[in-house]
Amino acid sequence: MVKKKGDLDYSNIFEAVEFPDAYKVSYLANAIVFPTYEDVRKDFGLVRAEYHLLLCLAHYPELTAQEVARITRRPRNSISRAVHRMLDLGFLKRVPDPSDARQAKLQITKEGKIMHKKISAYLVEREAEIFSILSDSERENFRELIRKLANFASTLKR
Amino acid sequence: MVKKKGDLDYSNIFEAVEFPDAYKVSYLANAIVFPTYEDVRKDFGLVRAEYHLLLCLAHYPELTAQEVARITRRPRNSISRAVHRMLDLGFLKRVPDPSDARQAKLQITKEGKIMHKKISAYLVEREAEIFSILSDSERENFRELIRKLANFASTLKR
DNA sequence: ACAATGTTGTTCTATATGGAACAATAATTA
DNA sequence: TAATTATTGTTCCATATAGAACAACATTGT
Repeated sequence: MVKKKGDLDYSNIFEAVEFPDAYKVSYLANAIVFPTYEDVRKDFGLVRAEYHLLLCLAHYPELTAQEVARITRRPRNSISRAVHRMLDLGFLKRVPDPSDARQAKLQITKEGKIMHKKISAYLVEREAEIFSILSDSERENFRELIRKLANFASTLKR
Repeated sequence: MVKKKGDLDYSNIFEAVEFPDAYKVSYLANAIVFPTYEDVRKDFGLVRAEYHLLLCLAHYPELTAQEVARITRRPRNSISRAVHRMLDLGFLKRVPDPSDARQAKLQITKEGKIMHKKISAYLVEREAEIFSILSDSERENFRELIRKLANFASTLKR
């Protein structure tokens, strides 16, 4: 039996690696989340930080740039750049904070909401595709576990 | 009761977002995996693709650059760059494939193995820290579910 | 009140990264 | 065999990204 190309089982490493769970979380993110950012960039013209702004401000009535940075764990300067672009694009508006002249409150505009809806629909579909291999009970199970992990991760220092 | 800074519950978005499971996988990866790449870069001087080469070749006796690209889902050119650096650093060796002059088989060196051990130990510790919030049975549970998801993801076209 | 320290948002700069095009080789098809 | 197509590894180039330093303002402590 001759070894042909393609015979290599690329998923062997999933079990061989020294930190199999963390590796698979990483792999899943690399396989799914990152390409999604790419798609959002190609299809909607928004880079990661820009999309993150949209996402955050679609769910909070107003946030400072700093708060968005904390929520998404992106560096402040990435968010700062993204804010300017989103203002130019008309997806966000910014109002100075009278109680603190350093910061400004950001809000999503109507156009921003429309864009957010479009991107969300796309990502909801993507999510459904990914989790389609799990049964309903497995999915419920996974939901609970990933919730615990994400909540724990959110408490870790940055 | 006055609203103070820090009152904002940043984890609200975990449930508010339209694709809560995918978002949390993404968040977990951003909170844990990405900083890990950063640490590996700072502490060991290897960028992501370089570390991925080490990881793959610590678990397969020999691989082509293309195979590493497929296993890790990184672009070929990133791997190509990384290969040269790893050869220079003495962590890899490369032998031409007599049966196909286009490609070359990569192998890890003794020095590479030592470096891999150091990085692995670090990541094993990191993994333990992250998953410490789960009970043994929860962890076993999660392991099974993430395995299914990762295996499924590995079958998706790139 | 004043100094020291912290915070916010910004610009500058360096670098990691991915897409596209390319040459060399292999595989496939006529 | 000849011609077309695919694959591998590479270089070039454009861009996303993060760190560092900075100015403006706020907070804290003496």
